[in-house]
Parts: sequence; structure tokens; C-alpha cells
Amino acid sequence: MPTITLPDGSQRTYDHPVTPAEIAADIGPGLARAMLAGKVDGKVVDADHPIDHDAEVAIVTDRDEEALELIRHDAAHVMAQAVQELYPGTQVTIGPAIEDGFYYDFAREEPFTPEDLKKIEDRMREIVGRDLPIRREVWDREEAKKVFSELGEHYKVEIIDAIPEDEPVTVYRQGDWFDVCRGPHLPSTGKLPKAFKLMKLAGAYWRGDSNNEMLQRIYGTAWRNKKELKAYLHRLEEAEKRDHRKIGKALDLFHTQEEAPGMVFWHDKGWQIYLTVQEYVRAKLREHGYQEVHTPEIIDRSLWEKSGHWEKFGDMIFTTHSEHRDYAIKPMNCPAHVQIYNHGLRSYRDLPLRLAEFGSCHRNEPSGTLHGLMRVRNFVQDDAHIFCTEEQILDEVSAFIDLLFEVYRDFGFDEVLIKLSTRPEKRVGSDELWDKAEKALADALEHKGLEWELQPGEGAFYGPKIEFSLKDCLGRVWQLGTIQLDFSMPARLGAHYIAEDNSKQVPVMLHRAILGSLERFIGILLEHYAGALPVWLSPVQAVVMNITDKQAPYVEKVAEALKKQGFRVQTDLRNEKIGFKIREHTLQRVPYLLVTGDREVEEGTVAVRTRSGEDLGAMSVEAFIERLEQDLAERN
RNA sequence: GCCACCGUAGCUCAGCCGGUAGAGCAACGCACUCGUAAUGCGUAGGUCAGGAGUUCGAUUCUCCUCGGUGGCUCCA
Repeated sequence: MPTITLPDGSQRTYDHPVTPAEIAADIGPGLARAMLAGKVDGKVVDADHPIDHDAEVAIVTDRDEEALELIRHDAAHVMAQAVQELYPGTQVTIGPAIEDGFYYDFAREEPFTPEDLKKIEDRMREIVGRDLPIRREVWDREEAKKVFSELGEHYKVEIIDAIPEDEPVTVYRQGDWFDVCRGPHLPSTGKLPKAFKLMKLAGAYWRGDSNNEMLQRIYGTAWRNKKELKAYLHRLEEAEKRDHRKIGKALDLFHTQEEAPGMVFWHDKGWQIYLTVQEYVRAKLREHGYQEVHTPEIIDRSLWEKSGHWEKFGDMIFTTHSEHRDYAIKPMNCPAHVQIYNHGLRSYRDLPLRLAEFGSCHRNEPSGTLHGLMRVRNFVQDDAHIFCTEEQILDEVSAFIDLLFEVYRDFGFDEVLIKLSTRPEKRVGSDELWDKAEKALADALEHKGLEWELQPGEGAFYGPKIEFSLKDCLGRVWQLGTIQLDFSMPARLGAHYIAEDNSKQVPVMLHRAILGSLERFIGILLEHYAGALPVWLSPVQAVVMNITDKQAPYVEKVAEALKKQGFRVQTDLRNEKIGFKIREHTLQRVPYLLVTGDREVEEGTVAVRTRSGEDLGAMSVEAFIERLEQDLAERN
């Protein structure tokens, strides 16, 4: 005799097991019609899910956030049905709801084409129109395997095998079509809002393993109504405008070309940003007790063999040779920093020793992974290695985390994703060491009261790491900062120090980077600000322009005065209308546009306009300098 | 690396079924000296990514290579 408590607190008692659908019908026919699913004690369930105990029940309609996941999951099923109707012989595999949409992986000899997407989408609408009831069935495991096996659905058989023994094998049926699925689902295909769109085709390995065959993945997006869909598509369009590759071209910051895939040709303005970022970090490192060093980019392969990198990453290391010797183009800086550490006998009094380098690294990244500035083959890390004792780890990691957040804040980032990655299968060092290392990092995070996600098995081969990531304009996550504990490499490369008790000890090594790579960081920066960088980072901070040739000498004088103060200023004396010049420099995202006509010359002022179109009026050059200085002081 | 798609002037793009290419912006020239997001007129500009093949003829069809895009895998 279940007593049902509704969200408004009211209660209903039934003398039989009841379903959310019945409850909705009791409340009113409108709600029953609008119902997409039920929610029992906080868990979304099918509309016809029997409730035999006292429970809190809510009716999920398209007004609820929960509806999105249902809709997306159903859209995946409807898509799979459409695909199998249109392309018999295609095997289905998995099709989950994801952020903003869904996908389904299919196994089919022939590739899908963009035209196919249109057809599939049309068929999906038709299936929605059919309003097929969706029913949940519990099947016998062996029977299910037999049925899917006879249908030629070998992937489904594997999926059934992967369902834990104590879980029932459930099948959802819509019309003639059915799929193994945990659910829940909508009551019928007609409940799926026609606010979906198939977005793109992609390859994906079966079970995410590159040793397996590749399946064809179709991505789609699905929403509660057309308005939401339209808003989403608009959001995507806007995001694409922020793409750092577009901005880089439009603002003439950098380019890449065929002859140097994955490597960047920095142009004047892009390099100015680069240098500003680098100088900023350099100053921070000095402030925080780091020594800056610089090491060779080409080093004999024997060092990389000793460090273990040759074995693990041999195929990704660029090499060169000369006089019968093999060299590696440095793929990372750590072994080189150990060489500096090793130069001379170290005392415990030297620790912690923090060696920093803007280290240029080359890695032969697989061609398919390159992406603008985000993933390149030549990049510069704001790398540093801290050599310390085990007792110093917690303090050093904590200090680093503080420094990292200080830097991110200065650049205007406050949404940082933090992940702790622990021991991978392929690794060096004893389990005991790993236990200690992982605990040290977790302790430091706990100590700071930060929220973080655990990534088991994702650590580096020499130690666990904390990763700090930011999102790009399309929400893709990129790792920037990191701190990695390493109990292995110092020993491998013979690093020691003499401890207080005169014994010879191996130091702990912390690998750490704040920005990660300057290339990637600048990519993220450009997307974050859509190219309109804060004044302190802007390659050109102000452009002084004249209205007619008459004011040219005055413009030069003003520009000189600003340059003398260290500002990055350009003049625009072209014989163009002022509106044209303003348009151009606004599009170039120059923070301040200084207009000088006869009036300004006479009064000894400049008329200041911002790139956002704000008119700050006329002011003296001194007043403008003050404003710039204030911008620089505030950074953001 | 794997799957799919793409590669036409400096940039953004058009070019149906094979008959050696066009627009806008930019560049250059001339006129205009102008007050807050595009002055007008004119000129010039391309081995259609590269290579091979089919064909009387290939930017267009086929294959290969290179590069890019979106995913997947990887990422010291």
C-alpha cells in the first residue's frame, strides 16, 4: 500500500503498486499528456515503472532539467532505429547521452556520408511521427545473446556479456526495433521533441581501444524545444568566432604552413603577446625563489636512454646525428635540469633547489592530434624542476598551487579543472613509492580545500601528477598546468645530496609548469578574450590617428610621448576617413583609439575611444597615461 | 596513427553534368583632406595543394602523397 509524496508535499495512498503514469493521470490529464518520465526518490524512471513502497514521486515533463538526458538518450535510440531501417546490416553498439546531445556508434562496412545524415534525420522525424510506444522488457541473458547473435549483432552480444551477473538484461522495444539498454526512456517515440539535429560524423574505436576496429560515430544534439535548439546552434556559431586560429589570422599574430607541420611562425604582434606572457612568468618565478637556466636542445641519445624516455617515447622523439653519434632533439627538459643539479656535490642546505627554464621542446606528435596552437610539435614549456627532500614535498606542492592560482587569476581565469592522476600500468618505481607519492599530492590538494577529480591510471610513468585544465571556446578541455612527483628519475640519473647526518641521499624531483606550453596558453587566452586581450597583454595598446594631414606632427609627438613611457603604441597617418581607421583598429581589438583633429591639437589633448565603442572624451596625454597605468596595475 | 570530410587570388568564398577560372575585401594607382565601425574610380593578381592515371581535353573523374578540419586513440 504505497503512500506517494508529491513535490508540493501532498500525499496519495494507493492500495496497489502504482506507476508514475497513473499518478500523473490522477493529478490531471494535462500532466499525463506532458509526462516524459517519473522520478522516484530522486531517480528518473520509466513512466510505467511500478512503485510498491512509500516514495517521493515527481512527474518529469519537458520543463525539467532531467528531461534533457532522457530526450538525448531517446534521440540516440531513434537514430539507431532510423539507421537500421535505412541501412540494413548495420550493427548497433552503444549510444549514450552526452553534454548537449548524444551519439551512437555503428559498425558498417560502407562509410556514412554527410548526405546520409540528412536522410537519417528525416527518418528520425518520421519515427517520432509514428509515436511508437517504448516498452521495457527483462530478458533471459542466454536468450538475449541468442537473439542478438542471430541478428548478426555481435557487439550487442559483447555488451550483454559485460552486464554484471546480478543485473537484469533489459531491452527497450519501440515498434519492431529493440535495443539492450538500462533505460529509462520516454513513454513513446512521439514524446521526443523534434528539436534535434545530427551534427557530425566521426570515427571511434570499439570500447575506446585503438587495438579494436573503428566504428562510425554519428553525433547529434537534442533539446526540449526548437527554441533551445536554435539557441544552442547560435551559441556554437558564436563560439566558433572565438577560435584562436581564426583570431590568429585576423589579428596577424601567427601562422603555420605545410613545411613545418605543428610548428608556429610567430608574427610581430603574436610574438609581442608571447614575450609579455613570458616576461610576466619570469618575474613571478624570480619572486618565488626559482633560478632560471637554459639547456641544449640537442642532446646525445644516451641521456634519454638513461632517463627512460627513449624506451617509452622513442617513436615520438625527433632525432639527428653527426659524426656517428645519435642525438635527440630535446622532447622535455627534466634530464637536462638534472645535469645542472648534478654539477657539483649538493648539500641538504641547497634544497629545495628550483630550476626553471622556458624550454623549447620538440615532440613528433601523431599527425591526427595536431590542433592550432593547442597541440603542436614544437612548444615552449614554462618548465621547472624542484629538487627537495621528502619532508619538503607538501610545502613545495602547496606553494606551487598558490603560485599557479595567482598567475591564473592575473590572466583572468578562475574556472580551473583539477585532476589527480595516479599510477599507470606502465611505470617505473615500487608500489611503496607510488603510495607515498600519490598520498603527498592528494594531501596537498586537501590541504588547500580544492575540489578535484581522480583519474586512476593516468599518471606519468615516473610518478603521479596533478593537472590543471581550462576549456576552449567549444568547451574542449586542455591541460595547462601540472605538478608531477618523481621518485624515480633522480636516482636513474644519479642525483644525490649530502644529508645532515652526512649520508648520501637521493632528492625528490617535482616537475611543474603553470602555463604548460606558451603556445597552448596563448591559444586559450585568445579564445577566452575573443582576441580582445587586456591592455597589459595587448600587442598594440593604443593607436594614435589623425583626421587630416595637418595633425600628423602632433600625432607623432603624442605617440613618442607614450612610447617613452613604455607603452606599445602605433600611429595611423594614412589618408583615410577617421571612421575607416576606427573600424579597422576596432576589428584589430586595439584597446584605445586616440583621435586627434584640429581641436585636440589646439587644446593639447587626445580624444579617446575604446575598442568597445565607448567615447571617453578628450583628455590630456598625461591623463591618458594615467589611465593606461591603472589598466596595467589592475591587469584585468 | 585510425575514420570521415576539406585544400580555388593575401583573406572570405562561388564555379551544375569534364571544354585551362570569377566575386567581395585586401594590395597598387589616381582623385578626395574628411570628426568616431567601410569615400569614389581604375589597375593588377591564380601551375585551382603536389604527383600520377583515365580522356581529344582534368580545377572538375580515379589513385597516391602532403597539409588542414571534426572525432577516436595518444600526450613524458
